Amino acid sequence: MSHYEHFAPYDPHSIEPHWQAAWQEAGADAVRTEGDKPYYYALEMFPYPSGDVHMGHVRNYSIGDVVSRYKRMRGFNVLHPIGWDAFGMPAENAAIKQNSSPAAWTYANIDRQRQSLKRLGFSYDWDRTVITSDVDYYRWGQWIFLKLWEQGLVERKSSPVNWCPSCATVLANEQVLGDGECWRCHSHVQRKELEQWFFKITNYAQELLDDLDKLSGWPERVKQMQANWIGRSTGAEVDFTLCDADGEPTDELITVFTTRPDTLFGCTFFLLAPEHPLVQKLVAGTEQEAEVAEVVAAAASASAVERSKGEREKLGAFTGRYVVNPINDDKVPIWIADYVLMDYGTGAVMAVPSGDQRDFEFARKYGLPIPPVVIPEGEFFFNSLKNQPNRVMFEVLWNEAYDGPGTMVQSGEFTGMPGGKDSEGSAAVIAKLESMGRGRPTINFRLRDWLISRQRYWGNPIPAIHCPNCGIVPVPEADLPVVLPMDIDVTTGETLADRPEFYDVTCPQCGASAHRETDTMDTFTCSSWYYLRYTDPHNTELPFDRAAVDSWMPVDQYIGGIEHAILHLLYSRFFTKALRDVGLLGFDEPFENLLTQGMVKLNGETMSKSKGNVVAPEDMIARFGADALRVYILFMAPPDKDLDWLESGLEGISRFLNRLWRMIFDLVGAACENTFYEGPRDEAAAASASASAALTPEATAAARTVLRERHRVVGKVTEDIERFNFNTAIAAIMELANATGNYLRFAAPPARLADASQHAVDVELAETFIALLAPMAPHWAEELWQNLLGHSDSVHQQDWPAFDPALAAADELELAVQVNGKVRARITVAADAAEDVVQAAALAAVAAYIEGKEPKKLVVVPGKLVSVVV
RNA sequence: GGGGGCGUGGCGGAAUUGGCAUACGCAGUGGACUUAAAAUCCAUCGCCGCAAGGCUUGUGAGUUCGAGUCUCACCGCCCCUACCA
Repeated sequence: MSHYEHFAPYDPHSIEPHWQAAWQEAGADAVRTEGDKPYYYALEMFPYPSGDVHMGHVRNYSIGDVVSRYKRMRGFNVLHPIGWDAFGMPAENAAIKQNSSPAAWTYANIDRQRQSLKRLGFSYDWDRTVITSDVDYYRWGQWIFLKLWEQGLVERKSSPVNWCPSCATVLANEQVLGDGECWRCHSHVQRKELEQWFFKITNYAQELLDDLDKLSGWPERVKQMQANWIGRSTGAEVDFTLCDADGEPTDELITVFTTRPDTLFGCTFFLLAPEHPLVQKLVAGTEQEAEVAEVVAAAASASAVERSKGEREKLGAFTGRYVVNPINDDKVPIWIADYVLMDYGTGAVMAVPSGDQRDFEFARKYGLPIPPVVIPEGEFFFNSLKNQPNRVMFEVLWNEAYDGPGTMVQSGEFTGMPGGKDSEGSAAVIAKLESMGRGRPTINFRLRDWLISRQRYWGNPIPAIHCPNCGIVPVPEADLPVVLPMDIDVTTGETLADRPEFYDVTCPQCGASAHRETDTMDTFTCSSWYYLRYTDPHNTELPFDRAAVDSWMPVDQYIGGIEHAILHLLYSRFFTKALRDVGLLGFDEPFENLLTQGMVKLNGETMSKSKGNVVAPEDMIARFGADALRVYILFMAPPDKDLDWLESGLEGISRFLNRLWRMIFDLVGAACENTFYEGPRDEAAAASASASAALTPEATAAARTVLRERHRVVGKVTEDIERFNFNTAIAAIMELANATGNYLRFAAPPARLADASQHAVDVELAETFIALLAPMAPHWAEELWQNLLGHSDSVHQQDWPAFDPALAAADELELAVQVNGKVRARITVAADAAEDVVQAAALAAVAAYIEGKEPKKLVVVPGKLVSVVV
């Protein structure tokens, strides 16, 4: 039964809290696993509790909520969980600032964010909440660490790493921005040689690259970014022989990586990175020592900071020593150069100035020879070299290196072969080197192992023990969890390394007194598997049950920001593959479909506290209600595009919900203050009007139109939601509202409501609006569904409205008639009119433009237009 | 330097496979209702033009009966990435 005796205005502030409480009471959003409904896993990237919920969250979670509610109405059992990525630096910084503790700050923020998310009416199964700083969660992170260790995927090694002086911790490569800045605090990152913990993600480099092809539901852009980051290059390792101080070959080899073995004959010098360990040995006590040291020092100080500043002049120095080129026994000088990177390839490079722009510039600067070895087709000037196996020309006449495909010249037995990347010539040179035992084909990746240790307190402790006898030993599984002490006082700079009661332990293998690892794990390790825990969040025996995880995973739709294109998404793909190999799960990729939503900006700028241009969701809810906010943020732009906040747009949506609310009251006859028709304004008058009054012809026509529109719009909205075009889905609902407004103006209530068959259509229209908007404006829809229409069950458990394309089809169509490409007339024909009828009608309509000329061509596009050419 | 994307009214944006460009909304303008305002409703709303008509999807060409959409060149903007050998 309807709760509404009379019209009541739309009041989001009373209905939203009401339904939120009612849904919670009824457990409406708990995941259901019963029945034979197919499973659907809708997931949004979980928030970091760094403050209040912001508009970016509202957008992310509104999209996810529409997807989940829609899929539920389409007959799926939907898993739609939420949690918090709770460990990390900002909590420590905030605690220091507020003289509090990271835990207190974090959990207070989580409470506030949880309230905000509830006020927005998102349909999360709150019982499955995962908070990464809860020991029930992070203990399984430690357990997984041990499993990866057993699998040979954990390594402690010394290497040059990124050190952020401001955060006082090391960072993974992925967490250093392009300009050498820390991803969190934007300080300049320093390079340091340190012993650290790594996950061997490089073991999966090839699979991570190959499987991108399986991800047809991912944006091309994200896949491209990952492919670039993994950075696979095919080429060869080539062994050069080091000469002693007198220039005589020794037994020592220096290996380089090259993608262009075909240019090996053009190698006229050899380069080492300034940090290369050999450099000091080569120059110690020589006359070159001072100059080399100068370049090394310059490179070290410039490294991270200056690298970003455009084209930097290359800097180098001769070491005084030589190597022998294995392909032609040339003796070439060893230089150091600041553009050679220690952590790519081998830190040593064969320089081919005619084929590499950097080498070219270096050679020009230091007067080194630049013999051409691969020349482009049609270069007349070099034709004389085409059959020249020996070197006759030392200087190219280009102003830059040529690195494209071409013909090999001055290259001994290979002269005349096609050269270039992965060319026949390259293969031939590699084969020759291989037969001499001086080279081999190789694949090189840019991807580095993932540095996961952090010298910070607020993180998941690494479960390892340093024993003076046994070396590094894992904490036994039975001793887990290694509990993070909650009473560390970060305001005094205290860390785990200051707590003997934390690190003084006995070795689990030999019983000697030993030292527990005090580093914690990168927070990205926590976010690399939280989506797996959601499938079985209360498991106390395992991180998740294999059957549970396999039944829900992979995630059907993942939604989050593009900023995680590499970091989080690559790490999660790695975790999935590694855990598959541990035997914990049975799939290769975690996220089947990915939607990267755009940012919410204000006047073209990102909203941020420091800029003071933040529009707070809570304020908008207070003024317009959560439903209006949700619909607005879906309406203003397609989800993957950036969106510029405009308050007048939100007012517009608020008006639309109001207008549709009133219209639905009109449709079901509950309105007393109707604004859509000029009929009697009270029920007594309506009742006294003739019950047998018939609908006018205009009203009948309008009724037919609106019913047709109803079927068209349901089809359109369904298709648009499937494609995440929420903005056009809402526009289509608005079109139906406009058509309904028209209809209501013609069809005044006494006649309309007295007509039982028409009244049924009116109710169907009302139900259609409510169902179509239910995923986006859930409270608005529920109030109308239950309290106006009098249903006793939830709108969110209804089936998605059906539509019949046949009923959407008009019986008459208007076609445009073009003459020579210009629209000159419009004709109305029956929808099923034969083509010759249409042609005749079209020619008659544009007779004036043809003026007796014979039409050369006549194209009829069914349902669209007729094109006449004269 | 490399990779990806984009360019449509005053604004956000639409146009599914090459088929009536500017849907839907915002802002604006005029009107009704009101003592008045708000709210609501009606009308109008790409540009030039009194009009007839002409022009219009960054610019220029091309393919086509037909191009916002496809091809080529150019201009402009955004994002990612970067001495990766």
